[in-house]
Amino acid sequence: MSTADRVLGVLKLFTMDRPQWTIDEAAQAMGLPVSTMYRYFRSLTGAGLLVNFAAGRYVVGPAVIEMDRQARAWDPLIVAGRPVMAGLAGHVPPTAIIMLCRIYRLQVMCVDQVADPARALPISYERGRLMPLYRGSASKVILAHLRPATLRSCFAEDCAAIAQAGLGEDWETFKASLRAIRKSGVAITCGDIDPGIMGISAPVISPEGDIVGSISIVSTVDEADEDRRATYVDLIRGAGREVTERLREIAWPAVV
Amino acid sequence: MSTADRVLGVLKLFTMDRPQWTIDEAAQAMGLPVSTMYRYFRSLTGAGLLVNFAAGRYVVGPAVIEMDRQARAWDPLIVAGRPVMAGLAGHVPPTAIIMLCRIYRLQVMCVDQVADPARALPISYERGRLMPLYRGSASKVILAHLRPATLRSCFAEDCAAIAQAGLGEDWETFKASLRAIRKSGVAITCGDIDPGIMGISAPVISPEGDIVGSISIVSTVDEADEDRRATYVDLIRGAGREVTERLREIAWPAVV
DNA sequence: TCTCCAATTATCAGATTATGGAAATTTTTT
DNA sequence: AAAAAATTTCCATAATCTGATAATTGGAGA
Repeated sequence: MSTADRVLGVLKLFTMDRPQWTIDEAAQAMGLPVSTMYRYFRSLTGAGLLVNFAAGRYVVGPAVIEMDRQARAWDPLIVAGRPVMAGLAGHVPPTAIIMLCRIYRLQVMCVDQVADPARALPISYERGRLMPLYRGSASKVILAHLRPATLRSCFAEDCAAIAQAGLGEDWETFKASLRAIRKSGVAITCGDIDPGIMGISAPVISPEGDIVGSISIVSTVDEADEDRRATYVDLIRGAGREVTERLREIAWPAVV
Repeated sequence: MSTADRVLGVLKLFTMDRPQWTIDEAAQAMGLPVSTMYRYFRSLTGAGLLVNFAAGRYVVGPAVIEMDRQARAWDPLIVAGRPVMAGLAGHVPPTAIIMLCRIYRLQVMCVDQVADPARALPISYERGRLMPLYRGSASKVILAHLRPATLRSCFAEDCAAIAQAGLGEDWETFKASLRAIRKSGVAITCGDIDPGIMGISAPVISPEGDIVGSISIVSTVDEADEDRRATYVDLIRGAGREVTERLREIAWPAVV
């Protein structure tokens, strides 16, 4: 592990559970002397990734917000998804939420949402939150499109979590449930993340043919009767295809 | 300049004007050999700050979105501002925007906004964008509360920009315009950033007594007649005081 | 205003490890 | 299949990172 990795590793200390650190605490947590940690913090603060907001307490800094603007403006998946999400929003009730997720280190992250802040459902799956691959429709549809080799190692690692998620007790039933998702083109879950909340998700595929993310409609179970559910399925299937198509055009722009 | 600073300096290459880089381009831009740059990119990619989205092209990565969630959830200014902004939103027309800004390296960054996405004015001052200290009411009210020593060096550096912003051709008139802002407790500008758009801003002061940011109401010039303008001024003055007060309570929480 | 205490920075010798040119390997293109 | 490009590996050298300690700074309290 290089110096650069250690410095960047300091950033990983800052989690939702523990969002602020002193230099002494960080030094202790990483098993490094405080003098070294002071140096690391000086570099990170100089880059704006951390700020000393009060009395030696540090939190993530403005550079993060600045870079996030770039992600919103230029991340290929977010850019490809934006117009599709806006289009979807016109076809669902104002309580529903349109969500765009991406795979990241065998987890799934929400990278964009479209919702009426005044009327939309309060859900816990907010932008930037990571979910396991086995929880929620946005995750499950991604899982279903992973490469077989990846799936095998996932099953070997997390068969307990997979079983608990209702994806099958053994390899064969696991494969079968994923095949069913692939075949239908969507994943549907109810209450996987928030109680009474339902998700319907379609895959987004990269130009190379790899799964990169998913697009979802989130609504209450009550609100979505048979008919409406069928409409949502059609809508989201089309949306997934459209984002996949747009991604193909965006992925290799004639930049610079 | 240390290794850590150089690695973090790579992130500064990624701007809105030039959001994607290849490793060769970055090596050339920083005057480093490609083998070194490959190492740097590996560290940054490993930390999730960059991603290789296609064919050697890198953009800012998911770790940025994850850390941004932390900023939204835990940054003291944003946390202090949130309820006040939500309260304000109920007292202004749906086209208006409530904005929270902070000072960052003698520039001003928008760190939060409350607006009805369907009806609000389209403005260019979005979250994460940096503004000069001399442009827009959010900036000017911050400028007015900087320490005298800082102001002197600002004037020495940027007297041309200051004059162009209508803040005074010489040091005395500059001081006088800032004193006027301090005295009234708000800064008001029209068309400083977007044409036909008006901003009214009040300062947010840290518990130590330093200016840390500002809170603003953004509306069209046409919409804000004399009466409404006076109402906005009162509202935003109160909001600034309230955020300042909340910041005092948040700044030293009994964490851990 | 002065003193004291904690927080932060500077120092410095030693050694880890970062560097960078080039070669080897892998991947992509023709 | 060959050629080109991209990426990784290699390795000797020297740069610079490390970490214990000392010096300094900045406040809080007397």
